[in-house]
Amino acid sequence: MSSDTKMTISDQITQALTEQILRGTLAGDEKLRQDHIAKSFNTSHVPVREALLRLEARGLAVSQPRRGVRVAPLDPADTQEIREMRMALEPVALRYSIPRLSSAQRQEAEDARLACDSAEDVFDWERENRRFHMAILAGCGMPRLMTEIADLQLLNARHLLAGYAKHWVQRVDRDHQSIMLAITRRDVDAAVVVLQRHLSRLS
Amino acid sequence: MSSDTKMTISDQITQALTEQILRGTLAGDEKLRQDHIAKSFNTSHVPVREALLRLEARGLAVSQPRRGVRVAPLDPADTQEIREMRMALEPVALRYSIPRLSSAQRQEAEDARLACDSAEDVFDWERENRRFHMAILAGCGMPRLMTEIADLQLLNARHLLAGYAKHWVQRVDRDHQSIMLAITRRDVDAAVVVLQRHLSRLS
DNA sequence: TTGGTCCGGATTGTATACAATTATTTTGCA
DNA sequence: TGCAAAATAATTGTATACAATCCGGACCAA
Repeated sequence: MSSDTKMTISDQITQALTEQILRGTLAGDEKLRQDHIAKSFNTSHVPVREALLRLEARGLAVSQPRRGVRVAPLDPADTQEIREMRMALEPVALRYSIPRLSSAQRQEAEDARLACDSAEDVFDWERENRRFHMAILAGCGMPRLMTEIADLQLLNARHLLAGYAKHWVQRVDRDHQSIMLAITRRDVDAAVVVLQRHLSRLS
Repeated sequence: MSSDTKMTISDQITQALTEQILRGTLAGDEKLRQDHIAKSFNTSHVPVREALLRLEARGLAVSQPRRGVRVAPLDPADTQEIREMRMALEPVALRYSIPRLSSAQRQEAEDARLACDSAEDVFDWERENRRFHMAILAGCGMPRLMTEIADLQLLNARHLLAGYAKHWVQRVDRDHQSIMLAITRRDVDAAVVVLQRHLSRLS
């Protein structure tokens, strides 16, 4: 899987910390001390520093020089900013993606959609939801755009899980249905309209 | 200025390497070997690693685990991607920014515009051009959006300098004029239209 | 020549040691 | 007690040492 060979220690730490921040195990503004984390992973603090740098680059942590790194604060004002950026970028990716989606990629999106609708808990749901939203864009052929969108979706997921985790219920997402329908019809404009509306109603 | 105290060594290295990549001193695909760079800065390779991580996060370098880091290739296809992202994001920032710009911020934008028009060489011009484009967005109050746009402008600058450096000539930028005029009138729609057109014609 | 394998140097990634800075506690004194 | 300043501890940032991996050429066989 992912915690495997060919992956550097600092990558593993990055993944683990990302997961913990998403789930709220590490709370907003919490201090991330290098050798504490290092001890918990049985490593030195050097790879931890690199993991923290990557978290910072993705917006999950903030650092002040020589004064340490903390988990990024969970500011509700950020929610709007993230939504605005997703609403600006994802339609662009979708327009490029739809005409270029392979049937395998469409199938991947449909799989993700079904997995999302039948998720058992909010964490499964969140992961599959992200998988769906990335899958429909996968044809766009713009790697930088894709990684930026992935970062934004991570940030958004954190806010979602922090707010909605308690009263989440399994349900079928009508917007996802409509988007898939528009994609199979190659109806780019319709897909973009639904996606816009979908994103505008995010938490 | 910037090469000063309170700045960590790896920050200085990041800045220096960024500058070199922008100017083409470090060419696309060039290998960035840690201890070579370390020796040239009289440091160890540890802060160099961190600088390289940051370059990677900004899209100026690419790394393969255990196989080193290289300057990001200067692929003309990237130009379109960067332009699409700027055209998606900067109008959003501009809409939020214009109603909130302080007079000091408007003045900063006007200063940058004049400095841009009277630049003596392409490097001055590029720096002031970036300063102008950031200044008109400075009121938006969305820090993550601003840093992302700044990154995109850096990437764009690299392509610009690689292509246009030779036959650059000093000139007054009419689009910049129009944008400033629209800003002083608080005419958001007009400013956005001009900015869109301006960005669509980039390199 | 072509292809493969083994070896040595170069390079990346991690551990440990140390220096520099910041945070915290203790101490001195009114 | 209250408060400032020094002393101590904790933490970050950098240097050096070492381990793991990769790259390139020598050598050999077909």
